[in-house]
Order: sequence, then C-alpha cells, then structure tokens
Amino acid sequence: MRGWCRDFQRSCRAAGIRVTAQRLAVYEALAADGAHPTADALYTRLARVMPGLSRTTVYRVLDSLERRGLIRRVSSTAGVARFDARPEAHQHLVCRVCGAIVDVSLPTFRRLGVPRGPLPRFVAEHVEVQVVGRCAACHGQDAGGDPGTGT
Amino acid sequence: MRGWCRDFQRSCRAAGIRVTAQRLAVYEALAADGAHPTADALYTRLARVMPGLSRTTVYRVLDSLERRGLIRRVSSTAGVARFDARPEAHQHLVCRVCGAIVDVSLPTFRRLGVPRGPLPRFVAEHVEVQVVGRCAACHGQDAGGDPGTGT
DNA sequence: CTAAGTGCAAAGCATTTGCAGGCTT
DNA sequence: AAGCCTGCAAATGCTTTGCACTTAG
Repeated sequence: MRGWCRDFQRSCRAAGIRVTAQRLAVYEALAADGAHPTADALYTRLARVMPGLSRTTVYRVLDSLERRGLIRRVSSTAGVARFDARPEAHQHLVCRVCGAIVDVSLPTFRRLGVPRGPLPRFVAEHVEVQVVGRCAACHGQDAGGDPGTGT
Repeated sequence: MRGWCRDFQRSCRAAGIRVTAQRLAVYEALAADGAHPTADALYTRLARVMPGLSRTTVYRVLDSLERRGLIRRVSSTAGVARFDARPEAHQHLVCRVCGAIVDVSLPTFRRLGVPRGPLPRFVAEHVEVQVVGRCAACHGQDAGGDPGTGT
C-alpha cells in the first residue's frame, strides 16, 4: 500500500521528470482504475479530492508519463483517448458501439511477444491485441448509439 | 476493374442502404488507398473530382458503411479516425508519435482468429493486432511531435 | 411518392497552446 | 536560483447535428 509510490518516484527520477503532487495523484488514480479511464474521467474523480487541479494538467501529466513509457495510451476505435497503467501483458475487449474497454487474458495471445522479424523501418515497442465486437449493453444495435457508459 | 463496383452495390442492397454516387466514390477511394486514410484525407482527395461533395457526407458515409460492416474503423492510438476497406486479415504497425499506420502480415498472428472461449458478456466480431512503436521518421523522439505526415 | 441521403452552417467535445506565476531540484 | 510544472483562458481540430432540399427505390 506504499510501494507503488516509491517505485513511481524512482521511475520519474529515472525518466528525468519531476515528482509533483499532480503526477502522483494522476498515476495513482489511473493505476487504481481497471476500466481504462479517459483523461476527463480521471480529472473529474481527482478534482473532488484535489481542488484547483486543472484539466489541462491531467492531459499534460498523462502525456508526459506516456512519453516516458510509465503508462500507455491504449488504442481504441472510439475518438477519446484511454489510458492504462498495467504493465502485465493482457488483451482488450473493445465495444465498437460505446467504446468500453475490458481487460481479458487470452491464452492464445498470452505469450506472443513483439515479432522479431524484420519490420519495415520501424522500431517495435509492444504488441496490442483487441477483440472488437459489441458489449452486452450494446448488443442489438449495429453501431452509432451510446447505450453503455463505457466505464 | 469493375467487379468491386457491382459487389459494392450488392453489399449496399443487402445491408439495406441506398447506392449513391457519394457512397460509391468514398468506398472506391478508401479501397484504393492502402494508407488507412482519415475522413478528411478522403474528402480532400474526392472534392477535386466531385465538386460540391460535403465533408459531412464523407463522415456520414464512412459511419454508415462501418455500421453495416462494409468497412472498418481501425483502432489507433492517435485521436483521428482512420478507415480500412481491406477484408483480408492483416496486422498494423502503428507509430505512437505521428500516428502512421502501415499494413503488415505477421506469420505468427496470421491464423489467429476470434477466440472461441467464453468472453464475458461480449459478442466478438474480429481481432485486431497492432505493433506499437516508432516509424523511421519519428525515431529519436520519445513522442509528442509530428515529424511524419502519417500518410 | 416517400423516406433515406445530402449540403450547409453552426454547435459540440476532446485536446492543445500561450502566458504568468509556483514549486521541485 | 533555474527551469520544469501548473492553472487559466482561449484556440484548435475533428466530428456531429439541425434543417431544408434532393434523389434512389
């Protein structure tokens, strides 16, 4: 219940960025949320406990952490950015209607790493696997609506 | 050089949507472009040959085709929507800096289909595999800039 | 004929940027 | 002390919506 904090501070120093209350807060909130929150979701949650926090800062913090590889921006079919602090390899179920993202661990993909073959002028960093479809709430529609909350 | 047209018309009828000049044009332009163009890129290209075409229409056409499954919205880490008309299974190299998407065919993933295991209240439609990293133009930066054009 | 599709202009959100302080190092 | 970070407000950029007209079926 305290380890992540020291680890995170170490990571920040190693990455050459300063340890600020905002970075700590955003990282903790993200790590505690398994639903791949959006920047705005994190802001809303944090603003309650950290008045004065700016939405801009949340965006900037997420951006800087992603640049140093401390968190990931998960790719999605919806237009809003979603983030992930979980380092372990896992796959995503993404609903093409409401954009919800759920973690899964599919044995078939579990041990597939970054392909070692010659990639055309490209530096591979990691592989993302997404099962695209429709979640329970969105089953029935073809797409376009927003029946689920996506959380 | 004419087959796609009749096939597309048939698909539209089967999907219950009308065959219009705009739909034909957008679909043809998308199918002819291997770079996973954005809605705006398609609009710009088409506006030259089809004056009066509206950007709104391009968005709406892409949306309706995606809803019926005639094309796909490819998931990406960047904020702009990119589309794909290629039905064959393939994987994507996505640059996390400039958002460029390149097709690849990785033997390891080639024959991996939608997992048949019990997915938690989810209707799986297809699987997407992305190798995230940095393209040649963006190598050197950590992220954030826009050195490449992404096309 | 009639409902789906289109164009235009304006609105809507998510995200970014400029600038003046504030706080980590 | 120096410069990275933050907050605020305004700007940007992609995408959607309202409305009246057009056109495929």
